[in-house]
Amino acid sequence: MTKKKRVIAIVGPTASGKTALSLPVAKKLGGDILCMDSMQIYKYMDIGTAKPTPAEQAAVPHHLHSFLEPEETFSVSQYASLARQVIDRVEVPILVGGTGMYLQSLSLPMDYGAVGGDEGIRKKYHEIADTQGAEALHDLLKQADPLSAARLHPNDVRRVVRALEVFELTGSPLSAQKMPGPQDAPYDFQIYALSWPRETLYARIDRRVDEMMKDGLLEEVKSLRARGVPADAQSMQGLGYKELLPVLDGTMALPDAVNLIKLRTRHFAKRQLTWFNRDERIHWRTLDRLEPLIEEICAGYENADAALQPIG
RNA sequence: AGGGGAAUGGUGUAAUGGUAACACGUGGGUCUCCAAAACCUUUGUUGAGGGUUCGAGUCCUUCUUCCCCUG
Repeated sequence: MTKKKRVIAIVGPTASGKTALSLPVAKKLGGDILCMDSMQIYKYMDIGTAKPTPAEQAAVPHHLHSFLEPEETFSVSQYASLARQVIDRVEVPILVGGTGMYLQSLSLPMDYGAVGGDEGIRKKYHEIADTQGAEALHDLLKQADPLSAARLHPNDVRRVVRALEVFELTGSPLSAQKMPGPQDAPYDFQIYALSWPRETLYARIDRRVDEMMKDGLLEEVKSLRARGVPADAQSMQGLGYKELLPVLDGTMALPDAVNLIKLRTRHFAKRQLTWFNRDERIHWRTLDRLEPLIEEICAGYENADAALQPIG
């Protein structure tokens, strides 16, 4: 019986200051920072994803940033297996990012990889939805997996397709898979989220988008397109990227695109908050007093040297 | 100054004199392999006064504000 490994996670909505908090914590503990962000994993996407700067990444060991080509697709299960490898190999893992589902894939042992994806099957069902309507697709699911059908709204085509895909691939319904709880987590999680009044957060978002534009986000998007990254690539769905492509094409005015980025980023932040709000393990903190917060997060590790020794 | 036009939720629009609607936004929520994705849901409106009418966003009238044209 070995004690579960301790893992620190610093989460929160976009532009809440996760990076700024994670660096001093990692330095103090001699820890390693793991990217938990579905867009920072891509190469050449630095400005729009608000990646830690090269200097920041040099100051503390960073993992899982910028390892994917922008043309590549990626999935939650791939993330979970890569991240686990790093967590297991590193002394003090510190997960930093705002992708709630990535956190879930690590903190609940959801076996996402158990049933793989099949592009052909997905395409087939999407076509049914397109030609016969979402209701017709949902009716198919009612036959195959009534429990999942009851849980999913007919318009939620994406999840209806996945449920049908799982059924077709395995012959048993998605709803038959057992849902693990937090107690099944493979690690001992210590999760902190950064909290701001809504108005302040939105103002921070607006300011950050303006800064990204000043820092050359449009150039970044331009060079990605010049590399031949297609507009429908997963990476190009990132905020700030999909909105600027029409500007390069001349079909949208730049100020309109910038406003759209701000709007969608606010929507995104709201969804992130909904996700994290229901996770009862999370400790919500403000960034008002940075030092005490760093102390709190590091408490229990004693110091970097102690962290190198087996705990407990 | 004269002439013309327009005023409807936070914004943009709709409504043969007959229950004021739609989109976006705002707020809340969902999440079993695309998650910076996808999806669900809530909220709130006829510029002010008078008149006609069984009944007015709609017709008449006064005022206010805005836009266009002429000077």
